[in-house]
Amino acid sequence: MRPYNFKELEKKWSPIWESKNLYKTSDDPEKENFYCLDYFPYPSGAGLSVGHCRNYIPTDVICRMKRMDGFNVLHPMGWDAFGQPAEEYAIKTGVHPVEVTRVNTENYKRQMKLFEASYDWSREINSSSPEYYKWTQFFFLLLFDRGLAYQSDNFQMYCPSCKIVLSNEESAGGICWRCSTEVIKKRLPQWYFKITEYADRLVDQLDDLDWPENIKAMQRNWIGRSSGAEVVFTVDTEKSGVINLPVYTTRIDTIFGATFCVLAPEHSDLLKITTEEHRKNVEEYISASSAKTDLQRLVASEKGKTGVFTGAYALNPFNNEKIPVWTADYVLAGYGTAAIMAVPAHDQRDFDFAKKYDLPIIEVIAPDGIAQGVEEEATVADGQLLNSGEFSGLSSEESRNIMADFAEKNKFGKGETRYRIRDWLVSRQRYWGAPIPIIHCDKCGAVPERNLPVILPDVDSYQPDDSGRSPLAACEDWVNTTCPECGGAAKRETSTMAGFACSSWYFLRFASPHCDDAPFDMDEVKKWLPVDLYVGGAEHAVMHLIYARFWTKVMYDAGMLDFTEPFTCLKNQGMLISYDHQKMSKSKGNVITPDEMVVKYGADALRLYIIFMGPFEAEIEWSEEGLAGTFRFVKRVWNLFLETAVIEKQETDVEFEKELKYQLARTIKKVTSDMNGFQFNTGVAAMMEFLNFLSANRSKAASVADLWRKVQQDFLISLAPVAPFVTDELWHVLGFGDDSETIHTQKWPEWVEEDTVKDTVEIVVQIKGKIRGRISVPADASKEDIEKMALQLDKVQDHLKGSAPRRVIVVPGRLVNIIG
RNA sequence: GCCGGAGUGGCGGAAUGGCAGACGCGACGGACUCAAAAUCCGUUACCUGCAAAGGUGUGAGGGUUCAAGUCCCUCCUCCGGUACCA
Repeated sequence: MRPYNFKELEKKWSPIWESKNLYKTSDDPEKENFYCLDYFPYPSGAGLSVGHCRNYIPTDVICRMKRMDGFNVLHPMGWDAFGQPAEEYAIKTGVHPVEVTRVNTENYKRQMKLFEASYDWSREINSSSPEYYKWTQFFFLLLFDRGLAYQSDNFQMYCPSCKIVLSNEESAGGICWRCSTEVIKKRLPQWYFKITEYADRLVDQLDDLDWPENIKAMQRNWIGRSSGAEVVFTVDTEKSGVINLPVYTTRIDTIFGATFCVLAPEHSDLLKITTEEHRKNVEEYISASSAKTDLQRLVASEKGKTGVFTGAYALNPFNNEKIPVWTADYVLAGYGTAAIMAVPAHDQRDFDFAKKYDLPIIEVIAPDGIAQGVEEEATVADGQLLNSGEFSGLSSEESRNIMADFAEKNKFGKGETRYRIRDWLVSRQRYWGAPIPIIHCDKCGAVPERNLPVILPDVDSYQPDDSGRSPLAACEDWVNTTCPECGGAAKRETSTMAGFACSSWYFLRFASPHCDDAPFDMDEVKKWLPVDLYVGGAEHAVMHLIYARFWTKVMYDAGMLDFTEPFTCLKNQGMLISYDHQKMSKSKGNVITPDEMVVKYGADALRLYIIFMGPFEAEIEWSEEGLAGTFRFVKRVWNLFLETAVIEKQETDVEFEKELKYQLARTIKKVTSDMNGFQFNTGVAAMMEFLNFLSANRSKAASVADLWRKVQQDFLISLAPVAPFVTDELWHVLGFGDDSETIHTQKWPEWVEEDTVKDTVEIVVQIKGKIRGRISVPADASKEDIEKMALQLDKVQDHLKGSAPRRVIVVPGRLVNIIG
C-alpha cells in the first residue's frame, strides 16, 4: 500500500489550488456574505511562530467550512507595516525600512502558505504604502475638520528608552507598551484626537457586542466612567481675592465630613492661594514631586503619604466651615479638577493622610445613622447620613442626587460624569509612519494639506532623539512649502501618526483594497461590514480595539458608514507557551516555528494539533508529542481509507448498518456544531472517535459497502477544512471526483436527524443515587415500563428487601433512581 | 484594593443539573522484528481486595436537590487587566 507522504501531497496540491483561485473572495449574489478577519500583523524580522498559528489556523478552518456551507467568504490578510522595529533595524543596518518591510512581509506570506492559510492574496494591503496611508491621512483630516484633532502643549508620557511619546493606552501602568521601561513625563507640543468626546458611546455600545467579557470589562475600566458631582469650594486670598476651587467627588453624601482640601502639586491655582509664610515649603514640595515619575510617587506614598499645608482655608459651601488646604501628590493632576475635598472618615487615603498630619476626622455616614466611631480605618460603605445638617437621616444613595441638586440650585456645584480615559496622543516624532497632513502657516495657523498623499520623503538619518524633533525636520526641501490658504511661506508638520492610526480603519479597506478615489467603496463596505468574526490576541483590548471603535463612530457621524461598531463578534485565542513554561521569544531562544513543524509532520498534522491542543481561548503549553499524536491520526485515516478503498459488496449486516448510520450522523452533527462554535478540540475528538470506530469495524466494511463509501466521503469532506491535503488526495484516490474538481468546493455534509437517535438505549439504574446496574430499553419506552424493568433487577430487589420503593425517578434515555 | 476568568487523573483536557475523566499525550503489558523504529492489540483516577466486589474522588467548607464538576452562600489559590481615578 502507498505510504503516507505529506511532502509529496503538499508539493502536488498547493499549486493546483492556487491555479484554481480557490481562495479568491466569491461574490455570488445568491449567497450570504461572511467576513472573517485576523488582526493584521506587524511583519517582524523574527517571522511567525506556532503561537501565531493559534490565531490563523482556527479562522482558516472556519472560513473553509463557511465556503463549503455556501457563503461568500472574505478572508484577507495585510500588513501593519509602519512602526518602530523596521526603523530600528534600518538605523542599525542602513537598509531602508521599505526594503526591511518587503523582506519581512514576503517571509510572513511564505510561512502562511506553508500551513495553507486560505487568504485571498489579491486583497493584500500594506499600511506603509502611499496608496494606503493616503487614506490614513484623509481620516486625520476628517477628524481635524470635525474638530476632533487638536494640538496641545502638555505633559506627555515619554519612553526614554524608545525616545518616543506615548498615548495613555501605550503607557498603561507607567511602563512603555513596547519595551516595559518606566515612562517619564515630558512637555512637548503634540497632536491629540478627542476620543473623550466619544467616551459615553464607547461604554454604552459595548453592551450588545458578542465579545469576550474580559475585553469588555477592560474597556469599561479603561474608559472609567464615574458619576459624581463638582462642588465649588472658595478660598479668600489676600492678593488675588476670592478664588474658586472646584472639587470633583463621587461621594457628595460625605461632604459634611470634609475636614481639609488637597490640591495636586501641578494645580494651576496652587501658588495663588498659598500664603507667603508657606510659599517656600510649597515650592519645594512642587519641585520634589515633579522630579518623580508616577510610579515613584505611588511607591513612595505606600510608605506614607506626604504633603504640605498652603496656609489657605477653603469654604465648604454646604456647611460654611473653613477647612485647611493642603497640597499632596496623592492627588493626581490629570483627573477630575486636580483638587479634592478630603473626607478622612470615609476614604482610606484621606484617612491615612489625616492620621499622619493630625487632621480632624468627622463621621458622617454610618449604618442606620448611628455613629460607630472611625478609629482603625475609613468606613467606605454606603449608609445613612449623620452630622449632615438638613440631610441627616437620608441614605447615601438618595442623598447623592438630592445634594447635587441642592448644589446646582444654589449655584455652587452640579452633578457631573467624569472619565478616566484621556484624549489620544497620536503624533510621533518618528520617521517610519504616515506624515500628518498639516501645514503650519504663521498667518493661517494649522492648515490641512488636501493634496494627498503627503509622501514620506527619503531622509539621511532615521535616528530619533530626545529633542522632540522628528527626523523629518531635517528634510528642508520637504518641510518648507507654501500655505494652501494664503500662498505664503509655511512649514509642514514633521510628526507622523502613531501606528494605531493605520490600524483604526484597515478592516474597511479590505472590502475594496484597490479603490483609488476613496478610502473604500461604499457598496462593498455595505456588503461585507461590519466584520462578522474578528480574531486576535487580547493585548489589543484597550489600544487598537478602542481606537478602531472610535474611528468607526466618527465615520458614522460623518455619514460614511451605516454602522457604529466595526466588529460584531470578537474572539481571543489563548497564548501558546513554549516547552520551557515561558512565553516564546527570540531572546529566550525557545521559539518553535511552523516551518520546522511542517517539515517534520506536515501541514495537516500541524493544523490538526493547533486546534486540538485545547480550548481555543485557553493558554496551552506546546507539546511536540501532541503534534505527533495528530500526525498518527492523519496516518491512520490514510491507511484505513486506502485499505478499504476497494471493497467487494457482501450481504448486508443490518445491525451494523444501523450502528454505522448512527455513528456517522452523530459525528457530522457534532463536528458541525463544535467547529462553528469554536469548540475545535472536541470537534476533532469526535472525528477521532469516529475513526476509532471505523477502524475497529473495518472487517465489516464489505457488509455495508454503499454506506461505507458514503461514510468515507462525508468523513473526508468534514475533515477537509482542517486537513486540506490528505483529504483532497484521498477524495481523488477513492474516486469521488475527477481532476477538474477539488474536495474544497464540495458541499458541507448533512446528517439524518433520525439516525442520531438509537432504537434501544442503555439506562443506568441507581439506588439512592448510586449506580447498581444497567438495563437496555427501547428508546421510546414509557416511564412506567422503564420503572417496571428497573425494579425487576436482582440488585434492586435485594436492596428493597420486598418492600415497595418510596420514590422512583425516571429520566427517559438516561437513568432510573430508586429511593428505597 | 477593584474588575474579569479559571481550579477535574502523571500531563493537555471532556462532561444540556442525570454513568466524572470523552479524545489525545505519557506510562505499562503484549503482537510483529535478529533487533530497533514504525504499526497493531490491551491496561491505565485513587484506596481496600487474589478476585468478585466495595469504598473514595472534580481547590476547602456549608447549602439546595431523588441527583451537583455543573446551581446558591462563605472562603482559599492561580492567571489576566487595572490601580492613590477622589
